[in-house]
Amino acid sequence: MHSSFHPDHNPLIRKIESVFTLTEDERQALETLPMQVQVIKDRQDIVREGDRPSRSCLLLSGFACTYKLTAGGKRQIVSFNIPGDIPDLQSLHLKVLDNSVATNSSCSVGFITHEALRDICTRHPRIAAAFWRETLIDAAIFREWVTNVGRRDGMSRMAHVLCELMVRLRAVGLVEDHACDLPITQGEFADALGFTTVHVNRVLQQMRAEGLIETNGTRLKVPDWNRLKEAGEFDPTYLHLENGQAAA
Amino acid sequence: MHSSFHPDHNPLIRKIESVFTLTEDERQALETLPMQVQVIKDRQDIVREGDRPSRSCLLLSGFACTYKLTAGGKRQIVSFNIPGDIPDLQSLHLKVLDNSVATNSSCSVGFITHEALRDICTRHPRIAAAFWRETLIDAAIFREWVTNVGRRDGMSRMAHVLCELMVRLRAVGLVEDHACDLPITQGEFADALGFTTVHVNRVLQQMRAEGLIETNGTRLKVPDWNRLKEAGEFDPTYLHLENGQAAA
DNA sequence: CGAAATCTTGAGTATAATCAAAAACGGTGG
DNA sequence: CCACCGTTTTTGATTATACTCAAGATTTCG
Repeated sequence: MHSSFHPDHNPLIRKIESVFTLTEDERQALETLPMQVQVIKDRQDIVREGDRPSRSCLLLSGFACTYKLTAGGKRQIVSFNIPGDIPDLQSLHLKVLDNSVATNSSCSVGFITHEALRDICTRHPRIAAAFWRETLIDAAIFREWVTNVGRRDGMSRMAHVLCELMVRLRAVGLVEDHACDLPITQGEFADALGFTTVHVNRVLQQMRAEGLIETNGTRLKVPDWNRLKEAGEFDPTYLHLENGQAAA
Repeated sequence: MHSSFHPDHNPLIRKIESVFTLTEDERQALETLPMQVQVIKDRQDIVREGDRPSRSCLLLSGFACTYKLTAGGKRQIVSFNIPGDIPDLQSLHLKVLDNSVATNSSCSVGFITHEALRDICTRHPRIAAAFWRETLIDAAIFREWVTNVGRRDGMSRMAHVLCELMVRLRAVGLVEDHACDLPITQGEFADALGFTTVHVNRVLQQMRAEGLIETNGTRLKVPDWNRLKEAGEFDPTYLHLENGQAAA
């Protein structure tokens, strides 16, 4: 079951390399990081609020989301996770998980023990810094989401998450021709935006009518990136992408 | 201008010590951490979105808030900062600030250069971990705020932030007799909750009418903690306080 | 004491929620 | 290949929460 995911296909290594060039030692350490790979069906919890995990999960393929439940049973998705993300990396320093992570689509997930993570962090300070940085970008995304949910209306709120997803997916090579696969239901968007499913549906219809997006099943196409960006008041600075990966 | 803030009054050291016991070396390093202390008037920006700071600020006394502005000019406060917080610690690893920090009240702020922070992190891995942990708790607070703004109605949303503030203030010794000083205007609460000032005013009136809170100027008193907690669906787990500081 | 900021009140409106049901879609098995 | 089932999307009618605009009261602070 233990496997060292082929480096060229390990989206984590690619991500770190977009920030700085790894030394041979560092690369070696990352490539041999012990990882238990597992395929998880869609709509399954990977970890749950209240868990005290002893490992973190690297999303290798598929879509997942980080969410919380209110006492009243309402769900709020606080971010979408895409390949290369480690949605519960915070559990390395925070004992109890304060959120759950669930798959949207079928996912391939690599579980890495905290022991292994601590070990690589001790031996390779720059990798530790890269992990820390990843969690800081997560926080930046949460900040932007508070703003999105708190201060934007239907259309811009929806447009904004779509922009964020497009930019992040492009950075990991999952956008082609201004189009990408988004296996996210309208109900899930509703939970991410603080809306109801019905309202998401009506907003999407309006966006299609105005030519901001085109959809075909789970396929999303953006005919005019600048218009969508404007509609969502989208500025990718908060994603802290290097190498101009944020460019249209 | 350089000053090593008296350790007993340095809320950062107290905060770290609530998680683990510092060695003599570590304590020494923290106490001598070079820090430029400055008093800043109320309603002033400490740092601004777009800045590329070479230092971070430790809030020594007073209230501040982290906020973002939308393209439309609306403001969203994404968290309140209280003594012991380092609101822009993320700038240690993220070049460009994606948010601003402003004072609510007059504040005493200690500026610490990134150089000094990097140095102490290299020499004292446990302090590095403690800093990382602080930023992870910030992220947990942002997650909770997304949920609060996205999925709670007027009363519970307001009650929730008040609960959070009370618990965090109690942890740094700023709550006495179920009461504390909150130099935060209704307009600022509005920006934190995604409401208008008018609506905040009406919600607060209802909360006073129901006996959930008592206010007197900037003084907030909570007559029945359990009722407020229930009204806000408040569970302090996400604050990751140790030593039962979250207890009523 | 006076000006500015903050808080409060009222009336009318709008955005999004709720409830309910129908249509379309996706996958499964016969 | 088609019928069937569960899920997701769509539509319609009604309601509610929170916004807008505007003005008056109160507090704060110089």
